[in-house]
Amino acid sequence: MALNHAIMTALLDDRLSGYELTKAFDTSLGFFWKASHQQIYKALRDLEQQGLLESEDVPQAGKPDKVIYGLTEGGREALDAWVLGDSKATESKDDMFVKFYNLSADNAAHLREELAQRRQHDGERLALYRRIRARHYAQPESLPVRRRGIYLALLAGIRHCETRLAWAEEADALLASVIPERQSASAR
Amino acid sequence: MALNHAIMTALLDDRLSGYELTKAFDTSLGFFWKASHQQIYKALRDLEQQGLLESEDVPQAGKPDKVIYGLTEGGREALDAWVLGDSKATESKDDMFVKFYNLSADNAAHLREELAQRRQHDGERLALYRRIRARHYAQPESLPVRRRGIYLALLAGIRHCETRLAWAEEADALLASVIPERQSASAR
DNA sequence: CGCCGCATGTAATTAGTTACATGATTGT
DNA sequence: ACAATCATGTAACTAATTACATGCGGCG
Repeated sequence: MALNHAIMTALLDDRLSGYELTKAFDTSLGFFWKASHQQIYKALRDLEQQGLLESEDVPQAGKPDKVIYGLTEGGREALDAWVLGDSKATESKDDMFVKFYNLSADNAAHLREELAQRRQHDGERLALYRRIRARHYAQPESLPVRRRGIYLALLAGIRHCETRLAWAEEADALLASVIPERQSASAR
Repeated sequence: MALNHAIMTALLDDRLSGYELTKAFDTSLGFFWKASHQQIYKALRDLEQQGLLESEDVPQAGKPDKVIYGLTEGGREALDAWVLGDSKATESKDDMFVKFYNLSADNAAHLREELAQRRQHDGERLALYRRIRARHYAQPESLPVRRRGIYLALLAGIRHCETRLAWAEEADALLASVIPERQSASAR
């Protein structure tokens, strides 16, 4: 299960609570691995029980107390070993593309709307990643080794968004040409 | 569950057996949705029970008999309705990128190998999709509407592979620069 | 004779989603 | 008063993976 390893990866240089991890999985790491808070809290308990993580209660004033987790020596070793193992290439699943296989005059307008949502989403992601890049990864050559790996992942995310956005323009044009001519603009 | 709808989509113009569907999910449709034969056979039984598919036993000589499935009227309607609904954007999961977050001099050579495997895989995919495109989607403007949707999906697959391959070159160069200088080539 | 392709499944387990729950504090 | 953010969970369910099973025909 890679979720466990994604969590350990997020804990490489910070000690974080489940809540903080959940937010991390919504942003940076989240492009490559999604997880709900329910999954994360459970994984944290499992990992602690296996001795790969250790926890510490942090009482807080004005906020609920939290439990922060950090890697143990065993955790670091397990993570290192995992990286050296083989990984199967989890192919992606995307129902929007399946929907495209069903294109017709009746659903073209709807697909165009879904596509517009995706464009918006990808555009926001791209802007975010470009900001992160400008701030923290401007000169990749002068980064410490591990940060260079993160830079490469970030770069993959950027390229991916760019490609999707470019494709979406082509797709939009083709969809527009399929929508019946009545009042093709603003079809609910 | 989109698997059910992916299966129905594959049955839009052909009546197929579970085995044939499994192969289809390994090639064309498979870029957007992966499924094992166990999943597919189960889904087929479920869909038939719901009245969305109908089956027919086909005895064969020299081969085991098979059961082919086709869409019912209800199945077509259900599929049409599904396309018009909203779909959440199933974010992708890829442990190779998680591994990149763990880059070090110790694992750079290994990651480079994994990357090479991916490159090979993506290269084969790309060649396959380009062949399909050249054979069946050379002039997208003159295709019937539904085929244009499939063309767009295919195009997304092509662009995606191209992007990954281009990224992989950059990544490979950076990884190479991280591998310790002893005998950096062909480190097992 | 043993392996590969065809064809279809069962069973057990793991992973992930959805719905619901609690309770404090800060902002409108 | 009401919603939002912080913080952590349980329970029920659906989806996916992994392991195992069966049997025929053709190929080397």
